[in-house]
Amino acid sequence: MDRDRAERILALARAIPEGFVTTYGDLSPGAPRLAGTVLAAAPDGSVPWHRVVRADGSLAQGERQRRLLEGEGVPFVTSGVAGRRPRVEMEIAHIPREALIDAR
DNA sequence: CGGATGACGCAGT
DNA sequence: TACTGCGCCATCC
Repeated sequence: MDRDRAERILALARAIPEGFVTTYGDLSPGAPRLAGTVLAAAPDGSVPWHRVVRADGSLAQGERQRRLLEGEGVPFVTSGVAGRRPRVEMEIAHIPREALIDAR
């Protein structure tokens, strides 16, 4: 049953467990931008968009996203230096694509 | 219908 | 680590 790309992306995103994150690249290998486009179009509440971060752990939705993630206990690495953006500790909170497919 | 655009990723500098 | 350039692909104009 080949669902179109958008549906596959949403299905994987919905499989991300609370407290963990995955990346745009995991949701859509080869066309990561598409993942962002799809999440942006998805109706609010239909998908945990805040659990999707960039490959390096940085956030695409700034402060709003940071709050939601910290609320779920996602670990962050912030350098003490001011001016630097917070990044998720990928080594600990990142769920790889394969794991999402299994849990699917 | 060609070109610009984006919630990206990666290699090179 | 930061910045740049280029590839990706569905949408918009």
